[in-house]
Amino acid sequence: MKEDKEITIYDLAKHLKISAATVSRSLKDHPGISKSTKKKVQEAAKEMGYRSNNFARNLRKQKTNTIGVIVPKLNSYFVSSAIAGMEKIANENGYNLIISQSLESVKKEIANTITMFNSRVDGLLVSLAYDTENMEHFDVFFDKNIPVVFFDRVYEDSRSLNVIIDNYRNAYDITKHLVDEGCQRIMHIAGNLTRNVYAERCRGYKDALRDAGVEFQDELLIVNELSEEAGKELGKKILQMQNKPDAVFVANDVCAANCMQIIKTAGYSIPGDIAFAGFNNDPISKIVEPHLTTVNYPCYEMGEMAMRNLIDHLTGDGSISTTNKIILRSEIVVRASSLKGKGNNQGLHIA
Amino acid sequence: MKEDKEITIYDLAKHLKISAATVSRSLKDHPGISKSTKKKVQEAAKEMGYRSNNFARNLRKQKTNTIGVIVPKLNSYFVSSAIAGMEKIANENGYNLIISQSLESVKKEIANTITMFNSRVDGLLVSLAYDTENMEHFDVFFDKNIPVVFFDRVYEDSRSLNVIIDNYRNAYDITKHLVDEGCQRIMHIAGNLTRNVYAERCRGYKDALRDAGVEFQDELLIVNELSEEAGKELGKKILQMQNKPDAVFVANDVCAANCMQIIKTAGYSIPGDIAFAGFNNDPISKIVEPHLTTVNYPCYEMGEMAMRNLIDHLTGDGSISTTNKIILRSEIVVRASSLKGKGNNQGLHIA
DNA sequence: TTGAAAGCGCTAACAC
DNA sequence: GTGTTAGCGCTTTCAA
Repeated sequence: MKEDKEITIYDLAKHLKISAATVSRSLKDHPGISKSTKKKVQEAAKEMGYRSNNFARNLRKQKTNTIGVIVPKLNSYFVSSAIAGMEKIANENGYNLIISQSLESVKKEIANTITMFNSRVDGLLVSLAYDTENMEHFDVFFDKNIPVVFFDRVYEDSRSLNVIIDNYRNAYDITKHLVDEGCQRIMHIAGNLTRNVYAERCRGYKDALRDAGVEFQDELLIVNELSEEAGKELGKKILQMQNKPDAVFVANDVCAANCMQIIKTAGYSIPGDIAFAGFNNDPISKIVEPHLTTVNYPCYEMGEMAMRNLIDHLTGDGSISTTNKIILRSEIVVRASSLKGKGNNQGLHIA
Repeated sequence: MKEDKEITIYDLAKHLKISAATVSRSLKDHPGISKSTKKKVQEAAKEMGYRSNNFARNLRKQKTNTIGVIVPKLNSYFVSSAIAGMEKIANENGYNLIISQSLESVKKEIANTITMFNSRVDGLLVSLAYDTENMEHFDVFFDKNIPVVFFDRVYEDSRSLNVIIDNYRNAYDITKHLVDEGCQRIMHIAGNLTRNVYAERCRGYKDALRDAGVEFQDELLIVNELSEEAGKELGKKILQMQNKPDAVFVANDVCAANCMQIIKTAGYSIPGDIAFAGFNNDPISKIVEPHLTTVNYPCYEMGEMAMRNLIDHLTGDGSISTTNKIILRSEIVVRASSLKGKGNNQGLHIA
């Protein structure tokens, strides 16, 4: 029970008058050590307050049991949910998580990548920063065959696994839904179009318009940061438009909800004057009034899935080289913000 | 540029025909190594693709440059914001973060504590699980003088630093504000009362009532999980009360907002029939209608502050034994949900 | 079934 | 300014 100085396997060995090797093997439940010796060692370990030293172990084994996670920003509904899912799986499998945020800057993302690399993570889970355009900083991982799994904001690369949802399909469905509700001037608010998620959503939006015979208009496509503030700005901008849209499809709920507030405060009715749709199914979407039509994004499950696959790969149960892309089920959730009352909701799930 | 085998300082040493010690010192920018040697080493390191090995370093230095963080649940506005603040400071100071969640269960909290201990974290940051009542699992840290900083949900102990807000004062102010608005039957929804945060808020509520000459009534105090679902349950419960409250002060915004929805949907006016107040200044509080009166909780700053103090302690710049408690500024934010229109807002900040 | 010994990569006390 | 040397605590051949 003494806790003053760190107990090592040598202390145990000396105490029990056996070798350190035997202690090590007993502790690991190595076959080929007699039951009685194992028991003796394990008891002594407990009694003397022995704690295994991970560094010595890692140094020796060249393996860390640690997974690195790099996200754009920790404090968002999507990211915190995804990380919660990851932590659960990692924890269940005896892996530690080291987490860092790029704060949406490539520069910091690169720095974090290096830190992770030096920390010798066994694998890496990444959702890219807003402005990352070049992937060279992951090459060191690929070169060393350290598995990298991208989720949500991904990079198409044969050397890594991507875990995503069908952004294109969901955006297509939402846009089609708005058209079906009678909207013709549908605005789309996207994030940086070099990021897959926003590019795909935008493509879905455009294709749905095309298929519905609605002409795409450049002035109805806006790119912003999708933040609270951006939502408010957007609201003001819409109020200033002489030829207002009759629907707004925003690539995330936070931005949509904040925009709605401005529009409502100015006296416009939603969805009467302008219908709204968002993306993510953030809790905020069920609080804002009218409740926001959105896409139910399985954040937590995505975190679980990404981590599970990474660990399976690490333990040899699966291979990232065989699976290259995992697409999670997600679907649109129609709520009042987009229902113009034509009773025409195409059998979609109403929540 | 070769990435096949790990380059060590010995490889560099051999390549440059100097000793490993000199390489090590050059890399650390040790004073007492000639500029030219340093430069030579650093260039060679870059060229040969050298990466420092943290395990060897940690093993040698008996220090990990890693901080452990244990939180109840990663996916909440408060926690994710706090962690974002922590990560920022840790990152700036060259520390890694390993994060785990107790999922509100002591049992998992204890397991996580052990993992952190075995991972030899330099320090620990903890916000306690919902049902933690016994602190023995932190004794190993105290015994080894590994600093533990509690934040938000804390444990009063002379051996650790607590970073908190003045929950009592804020709750007192909110309750007084409700009384000033003319409310007399003020309900309070608390979390587990063995947790300091909820106990203090409850105490503030009771004292404010007492000071205002309003009698405390047991039936108006409810303890629940403060979740979305709990908010909805609460709403239903209130609807069933024959003698309804004229105000509801909930210990968190998520629960409050969800409760409000139910109440509103049933046709009651807020704040006309029932005023509402929450706690945290969650983004949801500015979206729900009417906007929710709440307490502006500096989540991000709390994370920064907790981490900064822990690191200062680690580097000897400050001492946890001298500072035992840090109370961050927080204040109530009055919004429409509690303004009964008596124009009596006591000079409080209106947002 | 166990032990001896080497070494993972790095740092720091001590030399010179 | 730089080199020598001895570990940090553990795992794992190889040998017995």
